[in-house]
Amino acid sequence: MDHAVASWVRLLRGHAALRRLVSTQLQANHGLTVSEYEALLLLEEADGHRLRGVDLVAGLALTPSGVTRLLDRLRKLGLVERATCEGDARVAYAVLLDAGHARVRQAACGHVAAIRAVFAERYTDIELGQLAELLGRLPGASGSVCPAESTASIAGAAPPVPCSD
Amino acid sequence: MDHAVASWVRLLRGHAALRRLVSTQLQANHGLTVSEYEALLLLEEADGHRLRGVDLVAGLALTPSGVTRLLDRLRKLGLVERATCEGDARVAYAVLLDAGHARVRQAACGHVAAIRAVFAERYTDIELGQLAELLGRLPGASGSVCPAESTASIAGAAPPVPCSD
DNA sequence: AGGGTATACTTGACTGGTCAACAATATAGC
DNA sequence: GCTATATTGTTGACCAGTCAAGTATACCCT
Repeated sequence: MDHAVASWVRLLRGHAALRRLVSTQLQANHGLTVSEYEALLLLEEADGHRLRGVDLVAGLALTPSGVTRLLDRLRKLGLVERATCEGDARVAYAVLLDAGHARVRQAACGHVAAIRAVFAERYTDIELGQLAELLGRLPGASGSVCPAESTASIAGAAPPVPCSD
Repeated sequence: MDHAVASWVRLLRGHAALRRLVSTQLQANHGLTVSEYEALLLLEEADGHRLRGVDLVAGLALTPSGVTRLLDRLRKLGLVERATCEGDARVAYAVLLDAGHARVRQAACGHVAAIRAVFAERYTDIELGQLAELLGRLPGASGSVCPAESTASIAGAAPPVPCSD
């Protein structure tokens, strides 16, 4: 029995099912994708309701171009605007507008309720604590992502077997 | 702190990071996406090395059209072929070809090694058992192909090739 | 047998995201 | 100061997957 592989498979399946569920609810009720919602949430929690693109790259699990496109959409929706950083001309702040603030507040309520419902019917409080703790140890699951280190570990793991490649 | 929401967020992040790692390794070494690999694996384990599209829809976490497109790709790669079902003219079997058999055997090796590496450096065996069990309760996480215990068969599948890891 | 519904799969239009290449700015070392 | 390198972000080409709609077959009911 291989619990690592089992965990991986279930993580894949569980993620897909859960995300589809939440995504449908979020899209239907508030016209937001999961990533858009999470971006707004990060912005709301951020100091001055603004973040650099690079912070969103770390906070969401996206690539820089993904974030650029995400912000394009949010800007087109009128939920966010750009601002320059006087200290560093490279950065383009994303600033939460009032409309974005309102939208995320609306969405958060149903979103959190939906998630709680899914989890509450499957786990006890104690199990939820365990689950959160365990998932928090996954790469990138807590704090900022460190792709360099992780890829290195994978790259090192790939060829330990004479797999003809 | 809300453990349900925390779990959800970490599931999102962890899934994204992990999938990217595994996907990179699989793509670089064997030219397969995660879904393609998993489809081949399901086919290899299936009776007669063939499955209906609908079984793949259940076994992978995809929509029917996603599976159609996935099989298009695998067919173009020469790893799989179509077959009709004499009992039911609606179904289009996907049949694993020898090339597909070979490919998935090669890939399984490095794939499993990569996953074990990621998990082994973060969890004890006991924790892995817990994690697998908890994740198994997520919606769709235990979704299976024909037999009820097929997740276990994927998870516990001995690497199809003697894999020295 | 015939009509209605459910199942299995495909197709076209689209979307959210990736990657590679790039431009611009910042930082460090000589 | 001045070049080399790193950081921040954008763009074009592309890709895997979704959704809505459609085709074809199977099943059920009277």
